[in-house]
Amino acid sequence: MTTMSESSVGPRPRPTMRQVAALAGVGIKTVSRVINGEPDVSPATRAKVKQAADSLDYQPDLHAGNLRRADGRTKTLGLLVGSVANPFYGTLHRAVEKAATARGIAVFASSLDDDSEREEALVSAFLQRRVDGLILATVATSQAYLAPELRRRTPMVFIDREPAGIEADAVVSDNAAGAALATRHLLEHGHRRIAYLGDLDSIQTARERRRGFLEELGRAGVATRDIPVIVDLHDEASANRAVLALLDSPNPPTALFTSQNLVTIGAITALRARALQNRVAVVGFDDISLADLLSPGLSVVAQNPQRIGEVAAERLLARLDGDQTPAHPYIVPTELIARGSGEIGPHA
Amino acid sequence: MTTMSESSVGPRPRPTMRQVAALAGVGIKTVSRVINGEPDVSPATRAKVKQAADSLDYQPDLHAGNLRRADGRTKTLGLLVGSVANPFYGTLHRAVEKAATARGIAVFASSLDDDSEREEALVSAFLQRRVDGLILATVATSQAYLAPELRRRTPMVFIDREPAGIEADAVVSDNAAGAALATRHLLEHGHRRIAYLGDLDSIQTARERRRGFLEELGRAGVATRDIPVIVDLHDEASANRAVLALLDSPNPPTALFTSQNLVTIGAITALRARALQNRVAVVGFDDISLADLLSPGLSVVAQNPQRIGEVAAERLLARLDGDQTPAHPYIVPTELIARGSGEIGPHA
DNA sequence: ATGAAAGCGCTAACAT
DNA sequence: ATGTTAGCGCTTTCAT
Repeated sequence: MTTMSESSVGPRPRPTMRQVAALAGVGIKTVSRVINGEPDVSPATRAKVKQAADSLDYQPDLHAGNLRRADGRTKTLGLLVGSVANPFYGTLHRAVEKAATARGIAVFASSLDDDSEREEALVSAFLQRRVDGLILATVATSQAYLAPELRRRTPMVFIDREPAGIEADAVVSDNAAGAALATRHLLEHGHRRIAYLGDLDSIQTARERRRGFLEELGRAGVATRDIPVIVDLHDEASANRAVLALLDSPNPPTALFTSQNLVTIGAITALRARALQNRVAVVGFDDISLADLLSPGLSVVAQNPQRIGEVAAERLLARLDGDQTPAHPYIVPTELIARGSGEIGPHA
Repeated sequence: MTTMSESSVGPRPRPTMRQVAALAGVGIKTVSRVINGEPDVSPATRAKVKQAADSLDYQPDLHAGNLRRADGRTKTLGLLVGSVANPFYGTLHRAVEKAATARGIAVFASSLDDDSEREEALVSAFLQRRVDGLILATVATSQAYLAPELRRRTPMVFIDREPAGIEADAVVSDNAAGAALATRHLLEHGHRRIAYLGDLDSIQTARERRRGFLEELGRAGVATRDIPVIVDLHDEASANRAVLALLDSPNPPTALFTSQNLVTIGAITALRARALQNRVAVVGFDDISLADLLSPGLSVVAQNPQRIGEVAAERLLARLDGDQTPAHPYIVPTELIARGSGEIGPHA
């Protein structure tokens, strides 16, 4: 079946250390020493082995080595995020990758897409590949299923949302403080009738943001009695409808605080549909690219996904290096960026 | 050293198949059969083994199994992109991940950041982890270093840019046709003096886009003699400067074709600085989120990163399934999206 | 400075 | 239907 030309140029099987040893005329352990940069090999032998390895295009099998290696490290890390297509997580991923690559660690990334059913399956897929640690933006109501793994001292850092049913490091934005920041900003510009437009109330961070909003109003002595608080908006369309209804109501708000990107965009399109984008103030939670090119520019409370990734990676690597300090949450501050939409005064 | 409480609640080592077998009171091969869903195990034995595995929180070691497994598949794939923080690659990554996950394949993702020095190192890191295949947006001038790996029949699909010095599948946007599309659009709206603003001429796709632009002008019989063609713009600032210079020149263009996102944004800010955003037409290459919320809306030739990812994954999986057809490039079409900026007529 | 032998956790091949 | 043995590619241990 195999033609002659195929057999001569055909696929050579991947060489093993044993074959490199045979070609170099040394024992297999000597090859191992050279590949791993261990001492006690004469320069001449080292050169001979290196040349043999190169000529065979030898690539050591990291996993085979790990089977017997003392530390058992795969130099691999699992990252579980909402979606790798979401720019927030993309930036975070990049930061994690940077820290990992610097230590020769490769990163598996998987998307959860709000599907809590997939969470356990994806974690299990990582674990079967013996990742050295996990960085997780979880979505399931409880992470108790990870308790056995935690007892095995597998480092785990939760991002974006704190874990439930388990004690582990977490790196999160200060959602309540960020929402309060946005609210105070609008209050300072004279607004009293500020509408809150929030994501699904089942999401912990969404609840935190709402809490921050309401508490700040409370601190300012604003009665939250007739403040419109609308939640469970999860996409642009529903946000758009909700804002249109508000604007068309008898006593419309003079300012909006939108607690999430898609909601913010839906709100902006609604304002434009009523030609009110320069009359009603908006502050959004979470930054959006090109926000400064809009008219008016979009004021936001920006999260810092890069910093979240950096801190999460730093924590994970520290745990890998033996850090035994008690697990606790790390809070990454948010920042108000004024670009115009949040600085519009109240119009009766 | 170890206290009593530590030794009782302390970290138990990860259980092996042998320990599951011992606990279940069966041979190790029977556990292997149950874990891998092989037949010829009685329901009673199967249940016994499953319970033992569960009670120990057993996770099979995929890599240990692969060492001996016939197909040697790690169910792992390497994805090398410009940057995982770039939304274009994020979308592409998501599409690849979707196809991979459906087959139980996990995805390693790494960023190149235009650093051709890292390319070989990152590929090597993937190879040492024995990925089943590679999807690569390469940046090095030649991919000849991959020839030995190709001979080993490691499936490889190049994306975004075609490989040099090697024959392998590639999935790319039709850069020249897309640029021609943009150019024709501007011509049809009456423009003759259209400026071209391009990325680094060292980038193959940038050259392709310029070629498409010039060829379309040629087809339309427009003398390219005094058409401003500016290249080697790689960021917003340089693009901004270049466009300002054009606008301030004696005979400014009535339309701009910007060949890349950052260049497009730099051009827009330049137009706004001269209050010309409603007088000078712009078509950008590559879509930008929120482009429709700008004033005027930004017209673009959109690439289809999701489709590129889908096709690349489909090709890779087909190769893994034994597809031996000759390697060739797959072209993913671009699409013109009119949003306003590209439909502005020429103003003397 | 070098290598032989054992074994990591698993699957393949072959018993029974 | 189940178990036993060998061996995957490597590191460890221990000789030399």
